[in-house]
Amino acid sequence: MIKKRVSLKDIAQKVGVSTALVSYVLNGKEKEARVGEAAAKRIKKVAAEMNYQPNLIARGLKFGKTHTLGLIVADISNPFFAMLARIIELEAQKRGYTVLFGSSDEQLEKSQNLINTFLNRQVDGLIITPVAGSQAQIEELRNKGVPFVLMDRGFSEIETNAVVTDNHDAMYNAVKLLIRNGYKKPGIIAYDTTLTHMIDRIAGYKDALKDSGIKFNSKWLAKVPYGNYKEHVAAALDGFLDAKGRAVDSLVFATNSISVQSLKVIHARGIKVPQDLGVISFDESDVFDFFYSSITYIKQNLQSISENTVQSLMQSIDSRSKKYTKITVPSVIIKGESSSRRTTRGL
Amino acid sequence: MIKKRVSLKDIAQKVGVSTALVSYVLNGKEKEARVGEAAAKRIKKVAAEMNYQPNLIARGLKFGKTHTLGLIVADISNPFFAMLARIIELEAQKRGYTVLFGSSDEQLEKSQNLINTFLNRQVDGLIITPVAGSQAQIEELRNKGVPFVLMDRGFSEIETNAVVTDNHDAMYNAVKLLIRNGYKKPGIIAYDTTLTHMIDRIAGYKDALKDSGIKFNSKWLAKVPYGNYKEHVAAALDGFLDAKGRAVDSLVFATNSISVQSLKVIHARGIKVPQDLGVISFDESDVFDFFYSSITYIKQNLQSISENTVQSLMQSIDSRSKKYTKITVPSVIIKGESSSRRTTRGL
DNA sequence: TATTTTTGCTTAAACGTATAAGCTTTTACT
DNA sequence: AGTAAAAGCTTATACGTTTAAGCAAAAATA
Repeated sequence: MIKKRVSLKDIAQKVGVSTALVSYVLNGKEKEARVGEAAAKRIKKVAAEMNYQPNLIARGLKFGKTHTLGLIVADISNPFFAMLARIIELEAQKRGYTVLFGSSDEQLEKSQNLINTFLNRQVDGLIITPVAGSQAQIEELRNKGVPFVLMDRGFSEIETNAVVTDNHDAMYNAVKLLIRNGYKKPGIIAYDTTLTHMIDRIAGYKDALKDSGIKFNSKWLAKVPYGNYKEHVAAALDGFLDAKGRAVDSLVFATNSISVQSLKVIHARGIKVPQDLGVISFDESDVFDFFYSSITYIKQNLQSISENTVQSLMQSIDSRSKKYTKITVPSVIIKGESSSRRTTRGL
Repeated sequence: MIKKRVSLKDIAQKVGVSTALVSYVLNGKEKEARVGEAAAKRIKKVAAEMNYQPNLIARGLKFGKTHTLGLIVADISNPFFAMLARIIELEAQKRGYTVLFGSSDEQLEKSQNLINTFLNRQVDGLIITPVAGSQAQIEELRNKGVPFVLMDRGFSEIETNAVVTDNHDAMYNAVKLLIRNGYKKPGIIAYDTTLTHMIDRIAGYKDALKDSGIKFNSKWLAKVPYGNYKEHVAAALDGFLDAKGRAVDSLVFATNSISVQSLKVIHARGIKVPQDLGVISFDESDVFDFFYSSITYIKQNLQSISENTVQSLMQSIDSRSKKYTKITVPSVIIKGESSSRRTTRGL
């Protein structure tokens, strides 16, 4: 037996007034609506007794505003997105919003399905980590005037709200660090995608080489597909590190998942870090603590990314303006031993 | 400029019929409602042209059913819960449901807030990993007749729907394995909580000792608080492994987070596994691949837990019955070298 | 006392949807 | 031809909420 939730009507009947009066009182509009003191008191008392809770669905219908956000990440089981999701939920809650979520799995169709579902559920706005090739989906949102913010990655072709790490800068500094520490042939393993975060990271890598007077060698760049990336990362490493004359003397990894997988392979192959191979990772991981050499990594500011994303979305929702803002969040490099031939252990 | 979504009314006006007719047609009730062929055709055509999408909020209000679930986990940024969340979302989606989520952070107040918020948003049901001491919250749900399922943990005092791993069995087998492999003094590190999953795991541990004729020594059991557990885990390990005569010769860890943290400490302290200390973990982790000894661990069936949870909730929603079902999901032990003094490397 | 103002409430309409019930007009049957 | 049945639509109502507009009675003003 489901107990019926108490509605304004129930309270109105019990008190013997109209639902309008109850609504005025419970919304604190007693003054504007000139509600009598006695009635107001009785209504409040009865509402409390019956433990009245407003039906937000009905309110949502009335106002065309649900105070709900849709969050579409690539994969919620990826710790990076899970952390973002956690903070976003918190920030949303602070502002009276609740979060619907879904994983696109980097698949166009799933992404579109989630967008449609969320829109049909009348979310007030969307936070999206767009999948490769989803420009049309995003552009449609723009045309419809749906408030949304891209997070973690964006498209260079479309002007949108977006909050991303300063990826070029992050990678530029990482590679510069390697070079400063004496490495001559830094390589990079990245995902094979047109999404801006990858493009920017690769560009940062290349610019760091150029500014250091090192000529980029296409053999230093490995692009692996997102699907079964684990095998491809292993293969890429084998390519870099084959017996006769190593192609690279150091590596930066363009994402968290690539970092962890690469370290696994390096660990299994028994490659000496940083002597035989310098290494810099993207994002933190528990596994770093088990690597015999402390890992240098690029630390994204997840808190700032999430906060700015929610903030930007709120502005978009409130203002309904056509102005788009791109926010770039700085990252820092946490220095370990993995990026320095002259090991600083004991310093 | 937000473009107004097209409603039944818009279609009705364009076609020149009543909204009722449009509704009948678009819901495939042309036969029952005896709608003329010509009109039906025009309505469908216009609906497609205008790209009509039903407003699920309005439907929700009409039917008192939103096809939305609330998912409350302890912490979405914990990989264990993130994995569950991922599968639950998928299973929910298969059934036409969308998921609202939130992290309780093991805090009573947050848990209650999330429950309230979700109920006010008229979710059709809740999936909850209950926090310690939340019996009253859960019981209130029961009294209200809200469909819900507890996941991962439950309460022995309250009869509810619940889907949990067979925790007693899992831990029993793990400890038995240690003993079979020659360990005489198996210890355990667990969280200090009254939640059933911990109680059951500890009971499984004790029963395995008893059935093996080993007398339980209270020094073998360390209960650490959930807050700043990392320090407490380190302290517990120091207690177990102090210089003069080790208190235990092997350890089982009662959760994923305790496992990872313990392995970090063991790794940092340079303790030999499995020679000086046998080890069995709960749940998988990326970090296992970096440990010099392959880790034996209890592998919960996350897929089955999630599927059963959603399934059970659906039944609860559909039947509205007072019957509660408890589902226990078996786990398996993945054997590595960490639990065996006689290392089986090369076998 | 007659009029205006204020007070305290109710009615009605709306959001978008679904559906029972009702109302014409056409078709079928005797 | 006259009635019954079937076809094809519309109207009305509801879900729970909000809020403008309206109405009657009391209080204030002239």
